[in-house]
Order: sequence, then structure tokens, then C-alpha cells
Amino acid sequence: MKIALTASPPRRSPRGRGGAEARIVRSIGEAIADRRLPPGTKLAEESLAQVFSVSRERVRKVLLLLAQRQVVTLIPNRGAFVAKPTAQEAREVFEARRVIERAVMDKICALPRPLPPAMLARLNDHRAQEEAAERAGDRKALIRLSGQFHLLLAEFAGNGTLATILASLIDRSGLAIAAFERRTAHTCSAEDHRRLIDALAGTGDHTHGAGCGCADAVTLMMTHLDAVEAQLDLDATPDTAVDLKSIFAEDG
Amino acid sequence: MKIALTASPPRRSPRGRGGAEARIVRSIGEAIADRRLPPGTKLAEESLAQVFSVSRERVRKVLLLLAQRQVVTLIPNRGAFVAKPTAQEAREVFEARRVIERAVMDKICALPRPLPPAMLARLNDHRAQEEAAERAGDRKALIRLSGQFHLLLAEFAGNGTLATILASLIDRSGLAIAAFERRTAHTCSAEDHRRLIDALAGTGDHTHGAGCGCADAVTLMMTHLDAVEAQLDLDATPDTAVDLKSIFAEDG
DNA sequence: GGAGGCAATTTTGTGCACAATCATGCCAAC
DNA sequence: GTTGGCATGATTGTGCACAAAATTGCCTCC
Repeated sequence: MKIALTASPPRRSPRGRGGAEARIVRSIGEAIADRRLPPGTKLAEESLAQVFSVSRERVRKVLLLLAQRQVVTLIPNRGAFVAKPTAQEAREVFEARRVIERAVMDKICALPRPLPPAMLARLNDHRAQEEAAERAGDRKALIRLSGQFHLLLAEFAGNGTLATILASLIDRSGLAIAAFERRTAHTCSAEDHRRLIDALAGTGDHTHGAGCGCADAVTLMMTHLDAVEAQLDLDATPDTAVDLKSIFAEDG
Repeated sequence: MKIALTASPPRRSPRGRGGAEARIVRSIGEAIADRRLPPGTKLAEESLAQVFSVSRERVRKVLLLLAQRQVVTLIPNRGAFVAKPTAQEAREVFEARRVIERAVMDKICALPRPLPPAMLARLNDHRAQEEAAERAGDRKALIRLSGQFHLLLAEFAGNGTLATILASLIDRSGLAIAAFERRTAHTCSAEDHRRLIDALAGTGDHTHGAGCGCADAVTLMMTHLDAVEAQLDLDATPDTAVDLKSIFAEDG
């Protein structure tokens, strides 16, 4: 009894044991994000295979994935390198972020007020995490949290496609920051995030009145992104060498 | 004399013979774009390998690439299928396009006037191509040209990163159209493109005065995207079966 | 002393073969 | 007649082995 001559509708992946690859992708991605793997670093297949205790083909697949996200560069017969954005590319990435994050903020502002408690809770929780990392001087955690914050807002905006695009842009802007940040200390913008959360939650200096600070929030986000980009020195060309084994000591 | 302990700066890929993969990606991508491969179609590795006269691993690599672009769906132990967006996903993709293409139009409007002759020439050339395809009733060419038009504008905007993102969104919106378009004929929007070109080139009904129709162009683009999305029936769930061999007869 | 070329080693690329998993058709039982 | 399980065939997943290419070190020559 053949009912369906048609193509079978794909069902969702049950995330069987493909988790191993996802783990490696995440591990390398995070290492790149928090500067343990600076731009230009060579990612040798065999080394990574040993570090993560997987076959070389698996590493190869992961590198292909990361190359699609433009976080590593694949050069034929030469191998994989942590991507090193050009100054132009860096500017493009930040402009793209402004475009998308403005839309994200607009969508959040269009949300019915007051915001759902779950949202406010997650915002406050995030604020607490950032403040804790700031007090502890945990720079790596701060970088990771900063990315997560922007992604959190994109999630609230309710467009998963935009959120995915933004995630990729955040990765790449992290790369740009790693490649072009000035030697001088920079404030890491935790204060900016605080103000943004205040504007969104309405707990800021709008002490009375129904003002939710929506327009403020959009402006704050744009100013925030401008500030981050302004902290870059789009002329430098840094590069360093690292030891893969020591960097991935805790993973594997 | 060891000068550089640092990682070697990656140079650009010379596009050696990786062109074979690019060819297959393009071939499959186009087949999906102009509906020869409807959403849900199974893409068997062995069949594709025979069709393109390459090894199965090559096909596997290509499928992984297309999966990253969300144009095919990979299901473990089941194979690859042409992606079939959900209604929600379709709406998200169109919203993302509105966000990005509004920015693109804004950037084009900020360009110094008059536009460079090369730009105008390409716009007019494209208009001619669309009109020719329209007269010939070549639906497939029209679909391809429509995508190229939006990409052309993104290129003019001068942000390659945004253009790349938009290219992916255009592919996906083509998929959404294939999955959800109403059975009734639709006008294919060549007229919209014409009006857009007029507004940009200043050859429209602003017969005199310096008005370049910039604000008009932005509005036209938004209206255009709304119209395309409005032509979809975000409830249907079509699926068909096709013969891979016959579809790729001219490629290979 | 430095530059250029050559050989050895390391690293990447690719195809093949086998293992694992899933779809299909068949048979038996209810 | 329908449902359930089972065996068979087909398809995908994975590791391995070999081929190709590049980097490195070394030697020779200028």
C-alpha cells in the first residue's frame, strides 16, 4: 500500500552522537573568542586530532564548518588558520552589527510592556554575572558574557534567523577586536551593558512615569557598538604563536 | 636567520582546482533556486557522485557546505534533503531581508550623486536582461535575475559582509517561495525592479529637479519585499519527487 | 657570509573499504 | 485483513592507507 510517492519530510536531528563534533567546534570557537588562539594561528589537523582524541577526518570536518563561519581560513595544501580580518572587513562586520542590532532593539521596543518576568529575570541574572566577572577581573569570562548579552537580546527579539546571523557576526567582531585592539587597557563596556539593561527594564533614571526608555535603548546600543569599534586601531597587524597542547589542556 | 617565530599570515586561496567543488555547489544551488529541486527532495550521495562524475566524499563535502547555508538539511543516517523552511522560518527570512536591504538602500542613497556611470550601466543592463527574460517567458532566468538584482544593489552598497549575508537570505527566501507560493500565477515583480532602478537612476517620473528618488527607493524596496512575502501562502505543505539524473542532464 | 637549490620530513588531500544504520519487502500470527 | 516482527538490500558514517604538496634543514656555489 504505497501512499506516499513524494519525498519524505525531514524530521529533526535527534542530536545522536554528533555532539562530539559540536563539542570540538565550541571548544575551538571559545578558544578563539577569548584570545587563546590569536588570529593567524595555524591549526594543524594532526595536533588537534591528538588534543581532542578524535580522528583527523573529524577535525577536518570541524575546520570546514568553522571556515564557513569565517572564523578560520582554509588555504589549499597549507592548512587551517585562525582568521585574521582586514581593517576593511572589521569595519564591515561592525556596520553589519549596527544594522542588525538596531533592528533587534526596535523589535524589543515593540514588545508589549511590561516585559515578561522571565525576560527581566534573565537580564538581571546576566547583569549579575557580568558584574561578578568584572569584580573578579576575569577578562575571558567578560568577553564571553559580552557576546552572550547581545545574543540574548537577539533571542528576545524573536527572530532566530537574525539571531544566528548576529552570532556569526559577534564571533567575527571578537576576531576583529583580537586583531586590532589597542595595547592600552580598554573598559570592556560592562557599564554600557548595565545602562542598556536599565533602559530596557525601566529601572534606570526614569524613576517615575511609564517611560520604558525604548528610544534610549536603541541609541545606547548604537553608541555602545560605536564605542567598541572606536577602541580598535585599524592599522596594526599583530600576530603571535601559541602552543596548541597547553591551550587545550582542560578540554580534550 | 629566523626572523619570524610568529604564525605565517595566510595568503589568499589561488583557487587551484577547488573549482570542481564550487562548480557542484553552484550547480546544485541553482537547481534548488529555480525549483528543479523542490524542498524536501532527497539528495542521495551516490547518485550525485555519478551525476557529477566525482567521488562520493566530494559530494559529501559539498552537502556539508550547503547544509551550513541552510539550503539543505542533513539528517544523521538518513541523508541530505533540500531544506523545507517552516512558515515561521519563512517569515523570519523575509524580515531579515527587510532589515538588511533597508540598510543597503540607505547606503546607496548616501552615495554621492550622480551615481558612477559604471553603476548605472550595470543597472540598465540588468533591466534589459530582466525585460528580455520577461518577454521570453523564461521563468527560471527571471528567478535567477531577481536574486542577482538584489545582490547587485548590496554590492553597490559597498559592504561585502552584508552582501554575503544577503546572498544566503536570498537563497533561503527562494526556498521559502518554492515551498509556499500560491498555485495562482504571480507577477514575478519584474515591474517592481524596474521602478526601483528608475528611482535610483533618477530616470523615473521625477523628470526635473535634482530629486534622485532616494527615499522613494527605500520605500519601494520595502513594498517590494512585502509584496513578495504576501504572495506566499504560509499554510501549505507541498512536496514532490524528482529524478536527479534528468535534472542534472546538462551539467555533469 | 649569503643566496640558491636539493633532499628529507611533515602536513594535507583523496579514494577505498568496511562498519553501522536505516528503509523495504516478506512472512507469520492474530 | 491487518499488524507485528524479521531478514535483506541499500545508504550513510568512519577510519585507514596512499598520493600530492609544502615546509624545513642542509649542502653547495658564488
